[in-house]
Amino acid sequence: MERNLSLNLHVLTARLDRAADRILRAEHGISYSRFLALTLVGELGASTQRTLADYLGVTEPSVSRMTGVLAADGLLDVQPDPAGGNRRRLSLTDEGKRRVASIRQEFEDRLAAVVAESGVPYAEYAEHTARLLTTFDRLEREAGK
Amino acid sequence: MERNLSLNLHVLTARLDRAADRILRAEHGISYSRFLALTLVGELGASTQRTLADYLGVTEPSVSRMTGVLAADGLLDVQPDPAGGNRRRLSLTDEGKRRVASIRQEFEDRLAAVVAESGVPYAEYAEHTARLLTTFDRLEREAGK
DNA sequence: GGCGCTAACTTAGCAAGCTAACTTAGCCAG
DNA sequence: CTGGCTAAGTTAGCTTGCTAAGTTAGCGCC
Repeated sequence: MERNLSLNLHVLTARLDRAADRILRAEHGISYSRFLALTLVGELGASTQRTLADYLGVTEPSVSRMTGVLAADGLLDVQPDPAGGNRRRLSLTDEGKRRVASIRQEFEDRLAAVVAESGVPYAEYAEHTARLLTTFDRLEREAGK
Repeated sequence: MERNLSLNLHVLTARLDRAADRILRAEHGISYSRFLALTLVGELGASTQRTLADYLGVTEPSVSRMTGVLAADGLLDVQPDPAGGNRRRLSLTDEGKRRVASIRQEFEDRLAAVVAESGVPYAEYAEHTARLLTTFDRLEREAGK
């Protein structure tokens, strides 16, 4: 097996995630996973654990544990949904908002710098990646998952 | 935050890995991680744990544990390197070879089908991904990490 | 020939993903 | 109005990443 696409994607992403995690822990005292969760709640409006799991691409138990930790750390507010159902309403605490705001732009700039350095056209690569994700989601849904 | 590149890469890869893992477990009784390790030993000639860790993009302790499990399962042969040093010589057992051979082509075909379905040009995307990986590796090495 | 150096590997413990199975809440059909 | 269904969330236990720290083997220099 030469180093094919699936392996390269796997390794590239693993390294990006690990680097992101190292930087965030060292400079901001938070893991990459938790940062992503807070960001999605704050800026994409992930308002229930189910929705957040979909946005992150992980399962409900994973989110369940993480929201517990984030709530205990005082970054996330988790409340029963007043509209009823068994849902939780997620929102950032003031401390959570402060954290996310202080990190986001600087962090994204660092990734863009790597892409620029590589000579890969950012917009095109981003669009291809987005398209693969959309297609893969659709195929999985059609397959009944 | 819109769904930017780093998040899309993270989620796309997580889903590909999970799908690969599900398929391999259900149809072949092996995890994706272990399949990758066996494949790299068998076909790229990863002959020590250090080399295998580099190919996989993970750390030595992770490989150390995995080679132990694979050896216990009778798929991998782990021996002290007769050439001396503290190295281990890795090689597939007959059972390990049989396993890898029966899986590889069918599995790669499935991924190629997803890419084709999405309309993303495979060769170009693969090349961009490879280039990003190379650049990122270089930047990390230069940074002293 | 022993001291320190480096490289490869192991051990221990933590983080965060997963699946399986369970609980809780609302909804609807008889 | 109850018994079953579905959706959301939780709990338990496994896998496989990680870092930090320790071990083992050869190598070089005095």
